[in-house]
Amino acid sequence: MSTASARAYDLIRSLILEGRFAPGERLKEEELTDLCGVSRTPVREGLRRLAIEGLVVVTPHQGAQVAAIGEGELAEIYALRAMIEGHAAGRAAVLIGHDDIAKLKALASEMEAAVAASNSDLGGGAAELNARFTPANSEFHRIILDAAMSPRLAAMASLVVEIPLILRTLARYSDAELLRSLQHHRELIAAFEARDEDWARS
Amino acid sequence: MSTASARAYDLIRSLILEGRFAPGERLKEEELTDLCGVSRTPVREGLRRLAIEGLVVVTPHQGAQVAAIGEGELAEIYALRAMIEGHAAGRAAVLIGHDDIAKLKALASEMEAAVAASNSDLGGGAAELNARFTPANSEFHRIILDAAMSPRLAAMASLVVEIPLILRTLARYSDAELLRSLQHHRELIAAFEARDEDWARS
DNA sequence: GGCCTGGTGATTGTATGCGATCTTGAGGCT
DNA sequence: AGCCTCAAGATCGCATACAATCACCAGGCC
Repeated sequence: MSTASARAYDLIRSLILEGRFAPGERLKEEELTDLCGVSRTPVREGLRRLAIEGLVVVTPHQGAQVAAIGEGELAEIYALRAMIEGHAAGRAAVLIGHDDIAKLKALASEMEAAVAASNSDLGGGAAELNARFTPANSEFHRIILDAAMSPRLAAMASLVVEIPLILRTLARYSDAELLRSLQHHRELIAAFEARDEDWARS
Repeated sequence: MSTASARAYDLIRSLILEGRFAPGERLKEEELTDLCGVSRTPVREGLRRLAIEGLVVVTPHQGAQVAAIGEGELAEIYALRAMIEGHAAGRAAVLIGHDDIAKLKALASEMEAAVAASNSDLGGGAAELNARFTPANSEFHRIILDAAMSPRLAAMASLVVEIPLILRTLARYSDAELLRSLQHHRELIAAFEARDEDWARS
């Protein structure tokens, strides 16, 4: 069994990402104690970790609250994310293996299929799109990050990929952006096969 | 008085950066308890925080040890640092105030004076150089990072600026690199005054 | 009436005790 | 001799108890 700290961390984190806590809502340690089934000590550890990752903010003697972020910050975070993923792609281009490239191809196809299905079947397409597209997209990025073989880069990535998920704005992609995203994926794979670092970075 | 956690964190951190613990050395909680004069709980919190920042690594049921990093990792970290500081400079170019620019100028002059003094007075120049140059250099970068007004960027920066300090290789700058560094500082200030984001990013 | 002050309840921060897990060394077996 | 097994010691993880701090509110004073 893994440690109680890890479980508390995972649970609180997923609760936040699921939107079970409103941004800015105060998180009382005792309350989380009940939810997690562990004592306050591991809850506190998980909370501190989440604080460093930016999902919550803790103020001394005042406890933790879910991070609330504004428009400007969000734009800033997306810029950071682009920077990091570009760097990761550059490193991955020279390090990634053929098997991972194959996985990326499969995921790209999966995402394209998800978009196609969503477009043809207009009824309730958005939910289905998220259900199929989002996991594949996450896996796609995760493979690239792993291939970059840089734990610190991965740590930095986790600082910025999860924050936008607090705001429930993920479903707000326009069709045009979505198609461009798919195209980017394919281009990235091509860059990987060519082992072209600079190309991938874009 | 600030919290005991913060004091434990600060103390352990500075002890590591001073080189009082060898890389890879195991840090026993009880031992740190004596050093810090606080209980194990705040020591543990500080240790976990340092772990996330990458200064120590903790393995479950095995405690913490000072991070030991290899050649390849170091190169990777410098690449990340360049990426982050470039981004910070770009943001700072549009946000920095005149007073901060003035401070940067003063610091640049200070660093140039330190290098000049070190070159003219060859006896024991290296130690003196570090004593004068390094603080000014750190302050220089800190001002830029603050001016970027991006707490997450600052968090990411702390992930990579402190690690190289564990290895005591800071004094290994060649004269040529040093001069180029000074030139970079001046150029950066010029870019700030011109509010040229792309220029600063380089 | 508005503002300041003191008290009270709630919540966080810290210390300590206990159980769980890992490391280390000796001893026996192959 | 080399390897495995296992027990003792040490250390970490977690739970709980206590202390410190803060927010809120009632009451009095200006």
